Amino acid sequence: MNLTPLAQDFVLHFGEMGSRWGINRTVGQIYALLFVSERPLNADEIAEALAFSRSNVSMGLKELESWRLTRLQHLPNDRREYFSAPDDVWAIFRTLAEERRKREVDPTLSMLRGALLETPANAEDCFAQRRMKEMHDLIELATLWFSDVQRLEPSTLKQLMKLGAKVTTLLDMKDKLKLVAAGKSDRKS
Amino acid sequence: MNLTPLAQDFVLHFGEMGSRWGINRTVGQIYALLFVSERPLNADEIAEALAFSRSNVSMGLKELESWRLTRLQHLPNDRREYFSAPDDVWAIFRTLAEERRKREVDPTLSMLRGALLETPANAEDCFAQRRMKEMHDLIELATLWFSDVQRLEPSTLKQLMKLGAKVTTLLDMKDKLKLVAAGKSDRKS
DNA sequence: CTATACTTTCAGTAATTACTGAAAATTCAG
DNA sequence: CTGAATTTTCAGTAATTACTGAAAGTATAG
Repeated sequence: MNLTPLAQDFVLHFGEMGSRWGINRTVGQIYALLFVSERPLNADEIAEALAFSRSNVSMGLKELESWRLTRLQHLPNDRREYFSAPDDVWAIFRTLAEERRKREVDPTLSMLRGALLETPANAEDCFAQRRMKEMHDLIELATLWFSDVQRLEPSTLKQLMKLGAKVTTLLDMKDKLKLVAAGKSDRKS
Repeated sequence: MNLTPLAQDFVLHFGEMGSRWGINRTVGQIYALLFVSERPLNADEIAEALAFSRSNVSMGLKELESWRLTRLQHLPNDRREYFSAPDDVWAIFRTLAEERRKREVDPTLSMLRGALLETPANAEDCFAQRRMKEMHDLIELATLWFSDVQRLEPSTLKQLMKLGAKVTTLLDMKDKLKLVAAGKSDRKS
């Protein structure tokens, strides 16, 4: 298989981006290729398209599998394994975020919690713990929010995001309604 | 300076995390140290605490400066430069996100836009462009949303995040109000 | 079974990235 | 200016990570 310049650019760019995000270049390129490819590809096709060794592709695919970012399927009368990226970009994004949480955020939170339980040895530790608490609370809030929000339908989510900062007007509205309700019950009592 | 076990753990952990996010271990450790340190530190103190060479610390600090993550100050009667991490964890997070956008997201968006303007060479390209469009739209929406939301007061933001998926009830409320309003104008016309 | 098609593993090597010490550059007090 | 204090640069080296080819492993058609 020969990549068109269009696909070439895309694949190379994601190789670069991958390495900036702690994902190796090869893995980034393989995923980019699967992403823009209409039909599933087997390992040999990937190796040829990207000019990697077969074994490198094998390792890359294993890595992608561990991130739950690929689908594996078989074609009739073909013993080779075929790989593809999920269709839904939102789902891809969600999976990526979930995996990163599991691998990086959760361990960080538990490290922080451990540190906060320690008895501070001196004034410096005391300050350090205060800082760690701030970080812990921020990460925890963000994580809870994310796990909450990612359960929404993509369509609802899109709607919300398009709203952007205007959500605050909704918040204000809520507060006003509450006031009105409070006013009513005031009059009642 | 000698790190307490508490600070030690924190610093080492963030060194590790840094390298998983494409930030080098040294830089991660330096920032972690600044983050939990009550007073600003000079480069020699950092080098001693982390057992790095002075030049390594210099490079690390330069890197952090390029991310706009440090504050630089001078103490009276001391020619050395003292570094610290900003107090507000929300601000730190925001700066990090902004820088990453500038460095990685914006270039990706412009690559995608370029690719979408190309005339597809064949059916494969045509499909690839459709996929790129999906990715482009997702990234663009997320970026716009983020730049919109990050301008909110941290307190408002916190309030919103605590709401989590319950924002949808607000959305529903909005829709109902709209319906009522529509009903009213119906009656008018 | 056995032969073949295919995949994975892994030790060795290549490429990249991180780190250091020495030297150059900068800054500033006197 | 001068020289001491401090920071930066950079060529060389160390450490890490990526990649390969050969060999071993696995699955299946016949």
